[in-house]
Amino acid sequence: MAGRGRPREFDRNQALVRAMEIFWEKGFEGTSMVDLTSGMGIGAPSLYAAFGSKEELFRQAVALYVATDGSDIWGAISKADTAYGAVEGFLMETANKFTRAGKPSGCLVVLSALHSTDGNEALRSELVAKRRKNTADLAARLAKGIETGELPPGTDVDRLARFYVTVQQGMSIQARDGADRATLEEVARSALKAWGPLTMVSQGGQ
Amino acid sequence: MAGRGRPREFDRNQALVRAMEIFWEKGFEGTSMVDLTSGMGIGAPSLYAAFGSKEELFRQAVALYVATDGSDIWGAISKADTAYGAVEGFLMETANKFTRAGKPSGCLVVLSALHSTDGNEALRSELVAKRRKNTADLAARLAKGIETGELPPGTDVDRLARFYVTVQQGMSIQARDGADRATLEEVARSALKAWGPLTMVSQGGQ
DNA sequence: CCATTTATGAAATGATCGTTACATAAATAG
DNA sequence: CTATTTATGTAACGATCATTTCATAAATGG
Repeated sequence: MAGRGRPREFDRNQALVRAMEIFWEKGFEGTSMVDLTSGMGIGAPSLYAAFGSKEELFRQAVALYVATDGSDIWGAISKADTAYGAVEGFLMETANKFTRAGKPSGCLVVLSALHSTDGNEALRSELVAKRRKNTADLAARLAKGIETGELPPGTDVDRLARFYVTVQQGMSIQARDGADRATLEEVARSALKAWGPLTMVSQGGQ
Repeated sequence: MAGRGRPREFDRNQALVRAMEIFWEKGFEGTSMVDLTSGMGIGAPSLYAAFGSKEELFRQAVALYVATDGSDIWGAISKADTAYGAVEGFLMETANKFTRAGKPSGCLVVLSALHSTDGNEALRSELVAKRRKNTADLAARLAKGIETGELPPGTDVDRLARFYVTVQQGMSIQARDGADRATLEEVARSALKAWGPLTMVSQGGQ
């Protein structure tokens, strides 16, 4: 190892962390190359040599986000030993991660590329796929709750997962609008109050 | 009336509707002047003469949205004769308006300017204020439910309003990701299942 | 008919966009 | 040492950005 030519003068991972934070704060389209190079402390040729392009850099920033904050948030559903606990942990970790001081608020994956612009279809569909995958993973965890007897057979786990994912996506916007951790936890607890009514088979009403 | 100079050759309202749809689809920053002028069928000088600037045009587009779709959605809370019916009507109208064929999905006010970029603070804070105002209006309607005896005294109407607004904001993202009307209605009904538990004073738990 | 006012289309403005050429610097291989 | 390889900083690239200039067109007022 230890390549042949002149060694890189910056820390690649550290620069990627900075790029992630900038994209997270300003969005893909709202971030300019000047934002990136000045924020990462490197020149444009170094950025292109190390990351390929602005779009490739964004992909790697998303991958880093998914592997860190995203992993903490969505990993909570596999840590809990009940389906309810999975949703609770997922939403509570969301409230935490969406509101840390010194970090952009909300979720990079949810807030990025919500609009269809000219050359965005690729990135946009990749992010849509990630969000769908997360929903499917939650539904799969809930389905295990049927197997264990925690949830009654016939529970619509897709509906359940979609509802809680929708709440979590709304929490991204609430965080962007200034909601603090306690407020988001309150939203999470409110959503969890629907758990009982939602996990009885066809029992309706207000 | 009927001004002095050469008459305008396009319909101002009709052009504004087109501008609204373009901004709604592509966002403020994702929309270029070429997008606007070609979509509206007018030249740039005509746009500037009629609307002032891209930013001013966006403001007028938002105002139009608020006065039309926004009015249908948020007006539902004043049409219902119960607090529950207000929330129900608001969410069901949301599911309808967010998913109409031929129209951009989700909400123009919610999806626009979620990121802080260079010259966006003004627009962004205006939209944040609109979202806050909507939440406050819903809370005020819920507070009337306490007066009428529908809701127990001490009901935290701010918490209740914030929860349902969060769900509705999540529905914007779900709509952008392709959810259809029936799916969003299902999300709405799921959220409404929390109504009972949320409107009892301090009665906790799963 | 002429002066004034407003609107339009074409073209240009300077600024900024993402990206790259190029000369130079700093490392290793022989 | 020289040759090769990779990284860096400066400065440019063409494209596109929002906005404006300008000449011309189409209306009204006198």
